[in-house]
Amino acid sequence: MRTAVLRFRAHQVIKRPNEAIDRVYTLKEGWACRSVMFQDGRRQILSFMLPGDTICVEGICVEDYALPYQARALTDVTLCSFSPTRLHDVVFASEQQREFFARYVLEQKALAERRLADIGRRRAMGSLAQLVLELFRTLSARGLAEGTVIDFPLRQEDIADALGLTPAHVNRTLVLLKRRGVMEISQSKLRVMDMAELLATAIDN
Amino acid sequence: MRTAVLRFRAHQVIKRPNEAIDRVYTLKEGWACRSVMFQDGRRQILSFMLPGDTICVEGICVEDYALPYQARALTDVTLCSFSPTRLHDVVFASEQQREFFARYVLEQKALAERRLADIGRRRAMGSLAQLVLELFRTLSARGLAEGTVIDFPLRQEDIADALGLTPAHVNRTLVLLKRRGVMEISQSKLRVMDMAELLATAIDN
DNA sequence: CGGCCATTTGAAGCATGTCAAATATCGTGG
DNA sequence: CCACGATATTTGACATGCTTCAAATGGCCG
Repeated sequence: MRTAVLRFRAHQVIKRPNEAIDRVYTLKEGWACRSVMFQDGRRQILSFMLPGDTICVEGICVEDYALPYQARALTDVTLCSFSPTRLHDVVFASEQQREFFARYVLEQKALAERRLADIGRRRAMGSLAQLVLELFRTLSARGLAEGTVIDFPLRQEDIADALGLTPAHVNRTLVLLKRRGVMEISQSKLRVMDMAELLATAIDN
Repeated sequence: MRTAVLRFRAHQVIKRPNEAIDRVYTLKEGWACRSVMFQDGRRQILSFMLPGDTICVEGICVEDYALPYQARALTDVTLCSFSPTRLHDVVFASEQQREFFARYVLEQKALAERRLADIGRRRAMGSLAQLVLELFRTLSARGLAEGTVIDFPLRQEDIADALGLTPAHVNRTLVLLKRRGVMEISQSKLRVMDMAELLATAIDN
C-alpha cells in the first residue's frame, strides 16, 4: 500500500496550488502547513499539519480537484506517499472506515472554522492562547506531548501568518504571556507553566 | 424522499450547537447562516447559506456529530427536510453521486478558508469586496442574479459579523463604495455599478 | 401616523501595524 | 570548537485602521 517515504526540507513547497493531486501524503515527522499567498506577498496560513495528519485529503474524495492552497514544510519532514485512487478504495471499502475518514475531514473543517472565529472575533491575546491550546490538545492526543511541554518549531512569523497578525505583535504578546508566568517558548519547545491561566486567557480574550 | 417543507421566520435558530442532527435541510427560499457565539455575545458568522445550499451536511457524512456551530435563518426561509440516514444512502448509492456530494462539501470548505484569508490578511475594503463578489458569483451560478443586481437581505450587522468588523465600520466602507460609484445597497438589493472597479478593489486591498 | 429597527455620522480611544535598529540564536565552514 | 553570517527575536517610536459609544437620521410596517 505505502509506496514510498519522502523527505522535504524546511520551507520547501510540497504541493502547489492547482497542482494535480497525483499523490496523497501522511505526515510522519515534522510540521507542515497549508497556506494561501497574495500577489503582494501577504500570506495566510490555513492550518498547521502535525505528525499523523494527511496532506491533500481532497485527493481521496474527488478526482481532478484544483487545490485552493499550497502545502509547505515548516520543518524538515518525512512523508508517506500514497496513490489517491488506491487510498480512495481503501477508505470506501467498509462503512466503518468511511465514517472514520469522514470524521477526520469534518474535524479539520471545524478546526478551520474555529480559527476563523478566533481571528474575526478575538484579540491577539485570545487567539494566540486558543492556537496554543489547540496544538497542545492535538499533540497530546497523539502522544506527542511531554507533560506540560511540546515541541514547537514555529517561528513567530508563522504564528503571525496563522492568526492574521504581525510578527512584531506576536512577539509582544508572547513576551506578555511569559512575564505573566503563563507559558514560554524557547529552543523550539513550548512550556505551559500555568494551564488554568492559559485556559482563562483563551476564553475571555 | 422529501418528507416535509418547513418554514422559519427571520432570526430564528434552525439548529443549536451540539444538537443532534436528526434532520438535514436544503434551503429552498431565503438566506440563512452558520455562526458561533461567544459567552459575551460576540458573534462570528462562518458562512452564509443561499437557496440551494444544504444545512447540516455533516449529518449525511457521520452519525452522532456534535455540531460545532449554530444554524440560523437570516430572512424568512423555507426548507426541505430530509432524514440524514436516507440521504446518506442516496448519496452513497452511486460513485457519481458520492463524488458530486464530495465536491460540494469541499467547495464549502474552500469557501470558509478563503474567508479566513480575507479576514486575516485583508483590510475591511478588500474583504467586503471579496464577500460581495462571492455572493454574486454563487447567486449567478444558481440563476438568482438579475444582471448586475442581486437580492441582498443582509443587515450591515450581519456583514460585520461575517468579516470580523463593526457595523459602524462596515457602514463607512459601504458609503465609500457608493461614493466611488462601485456598488450600492438599497431596499434589500445590491447593485454593482462598476464590476471592473469592484474586482480591482477586491484584489488589491 | 407612530414606533421600531437599521443606517449614518462624529469624536475620541485603542489595538495593532509599520519601520527600523539592536540583540540574540542557530547552522555552517574553517 | 570557534567565528562568522544569516536568520529570528526583541524593542522602540510613531502611524493608522478599526472600535467604541452616543446621538441623529432614515426607512419600514402595523
